[in-house]
Formats: sequence, structure tokens, C-alpha cells
Amino acid sequence: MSEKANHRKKQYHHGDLKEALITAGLAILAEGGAEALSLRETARRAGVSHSAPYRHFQNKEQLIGAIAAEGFRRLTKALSDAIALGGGRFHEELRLSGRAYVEFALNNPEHLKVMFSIKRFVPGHDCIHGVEDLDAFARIAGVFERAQAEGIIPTDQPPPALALLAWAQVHGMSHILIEKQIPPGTISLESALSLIDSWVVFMCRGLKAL
Amino acid sequence: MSEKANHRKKQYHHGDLKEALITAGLAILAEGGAEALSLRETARRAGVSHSAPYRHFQNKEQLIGAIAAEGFRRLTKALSDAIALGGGRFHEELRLSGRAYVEFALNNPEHLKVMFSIKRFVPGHDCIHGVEDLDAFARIAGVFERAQAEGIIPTDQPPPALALLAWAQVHGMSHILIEKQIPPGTISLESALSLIDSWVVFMCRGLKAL
DNA sequence: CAAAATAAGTTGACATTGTCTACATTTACT
DNA sequence: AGTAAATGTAGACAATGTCAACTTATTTTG
Repeated sequence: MSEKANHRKKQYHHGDLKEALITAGLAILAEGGAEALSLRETARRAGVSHSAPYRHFQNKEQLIGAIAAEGFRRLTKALSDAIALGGGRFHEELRLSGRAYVEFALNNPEHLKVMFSIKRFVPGHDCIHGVEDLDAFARIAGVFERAQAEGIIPTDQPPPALALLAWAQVHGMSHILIEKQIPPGTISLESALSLIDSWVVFMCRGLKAL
Repeated sequence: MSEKANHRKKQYHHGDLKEALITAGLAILAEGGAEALSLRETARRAGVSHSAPYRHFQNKEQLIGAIAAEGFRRLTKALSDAIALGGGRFHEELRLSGRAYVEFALNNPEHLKVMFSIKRFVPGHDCIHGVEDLDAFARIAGVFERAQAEGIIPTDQPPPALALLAWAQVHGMSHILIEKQIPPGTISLESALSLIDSWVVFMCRGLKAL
């Protein structure tokens, strides 16, 4: 019946409440957005009392952190897949991963909002433990690193700097779109993605000219 | 003593509570961040009862909207000033306005967060009335429009598309930095700003090559 | 294997917040 | 002056994050 902990029907101990709370949180995000995401509601969905989550998370921030970490894992996978499709060609790797980022954002807007709302790297608020969350950035940096190693782009700028620039470009586009900061109907998903294509063209030309 | 409404010392009617609430909200933002911004706290700071704000704002969202509108006004001014410093040279206008955007963001991080958290253009949630909020975007679009008119860049892409790309670049950089999504000390303000410079170089080269 | 320790869940409480309704006071307009 | 409108207050309500005290299941161990 239940996905996990299918030992007995109804028992005092849930079995894997921690996972269940994260799953519930994701469902709330998808249905009601980040505003609807409350500790008590996740508990309700998991079928436990309102303070049960405190046995698995220090506070709300930590639950949000776990949900965000799952998001970073998925984003990293999406980017890795996109890069793999590039087949080692710098231009295509950059283009496809850029599109993948924006597509991930528009398909999971509330999840991305949560991912960027947590206080990472803030002392005393380290919601995400482990380094898997930096993998997404490392993937992008890797694209530039390889291109430099192959002599396709100049080694003028360090890969992390170029990666930050690229990340900022696709993230900015994503954020503006998912926060609906431009009038609706102004731009379609396809136009936004083709703008990313144009940006890659600019970047490649600009880099080569160095 | 008081900035506004200096008619009498203590009176039942505040005089200009609406403005006072917005000012209080800005102070809360600067001191305690967006999390600390509550209706009741703004009322407290303005020295009125907890429900007095409801005489001037339908709900919390509308107060936030007014605070955000003030932010857009200030951002627009910062961008206009930066563009003016460019002296009509496309490259400098783009570079200085880009730097101005990132500087505004890093100097007013919580304000920018609020500006991008409101539901603009969402039916039933139009927190900002009037069009002054779109002026910032229009300023950037104007830079490209003039450059096209002068034949400095190709007319291949419409100005709004180029403006969106540019906006996304500087906004993405700002958002990543103010949300502290990269390890602290990884990049300094100066490095971030010089990255913007590099981006302008890429853009100009990329555009000219079209 | 029984007993003790620990992990996991529950109940009830508290302060804070956004919001609503009913009421009070001040200002504006005839 | 006297009424209507604008503005502010007081009190209530439900929802939320969090904590302390208690209960129940599981694990460890003598």
C-alpha cells in the first residue's frame, strides 16, 4: 500500500517520516506554491501530529533545506544530461545546459524559488550539509575548463568566473520569468530559450575574439 | 521633531500614515531583512495600532507592493544616472548601467528581494499600480534602441529582447550574490563588477559580429 | 530474556502574525 | 451646527513555528 515502510498498516512509528515529509513538502510546493509550505501542513500530509517533524528536523529552515537539496540534486542531473547531449562540443554543451536550466526553472518554479531562498553558507544557518549542492555549478565550470584545455576558448578568465557569468545569465532569465516580472504574454518559453541560444552565440564570438 | 505632519505633538490622526508605514517598512528591511517585515511591526514603528494600516492598504501584499514600487523608482533613478554618465557611448552606457544594477542590489539586498517577491502582472494581485515600475526595463531597452538607430549594433534582435538578456545577466549576478548562493569569499564586489565589464565586452563583440 | 535507555510520535501550550468586525474620534462638507 | 466620511482603536479569530511534558515503540545491554 504505502511506498515505504510497508511493514504494517497503521503503526505508531512511521517508518521513514523524514523522507515522507520531504515528499509532502514537494507536493505542497507543486500545488500551492512556496507560501503554502508550512511545517504543520507537511505533517498533516504525512499523517502525523504537528510537532512530529521536530524529531527529524531542528526547525522549519532545516526541512526547507532538505527540500532545496533535493532540488539541487535534480537540477544537477538535468544539467549533466544536457551537457552529455552536447557531445563534447563547447557551443552545444553551453547551449543545451543553458536551455536545461531555464526549462527546469519554468517546470519547477516554486522548487527553484525555495532552492534560492535558503541561507547557504551563512554561519549558523547551514541548511544543506554536504557538497552535492555545488555540483550544478561545478558542471558548468567543467564545460569551460574543458574548452580551455582544448584551446577552444582563451584562458584569460578562470573557469569559475566564466561559469558564474553563465550561471547568472540563465538564472537571471529564469528568475525574472518565474517571478513574473515582465507582463504576461511578452515572451514565450520558446522565445526565452532562443534568447539563450543567441546569448551562447554572443559568448562564443566574444570569447574567441579575445 | 517628526519629519512629516509636524502640526501637533500627539494626535489621533497621524497625518500621513501611509508614507510613514512605507518608511517604517524600509527601516525594518534594512535592519532585520525581509523576514522581519510584518504589518504589525510597521504599525508599531509608526506608533499606531496593529490594524491601523488597513485604512491605507487592503492587506500586507499591498504594503509590500508600495515598498517595492519605491524600490523600482530608486533603481530606475540609479540606472538613469549611470546611463547618463555613459555620454551616449553604447559600450559605456551598458557597462555603467550594469554595474549600477549590481551595486544597487548589493547595497539594498533586502529591498531588491522584496521588489522581486511581489506578484506583478498576476490578475487579482496587481500590487503596483501605474507604470513607473517598468521604467527601469525601458531604460535598458532604450540603450539598445539608440545603438540600433545609430547603426552601432545590428537590428537583428528587437531591443526588448536584448534588454531582457542584459537584464537577466545583471539580475542573475545580483540575485546569486545577495542570496549568498556561492561560498563567501569566493568573489569580491570588485570581481563581480569586473565580470560585468567582461560581459559587456563579450556582448559588444558578439553583436558586432552579426 | 528482562530491564533500561533511546528514538519517535502526541498533546497541549504560548507568542506572533494577518485579518475581520465593531466601535471611537477626528475632519470635512453642507 | 450637524451629519457623513475618513481615520484610528480594541478585541477576536485562526494559522503558524516552537517548546515542554508525556507516551509508546524499538534497541541495547547486563
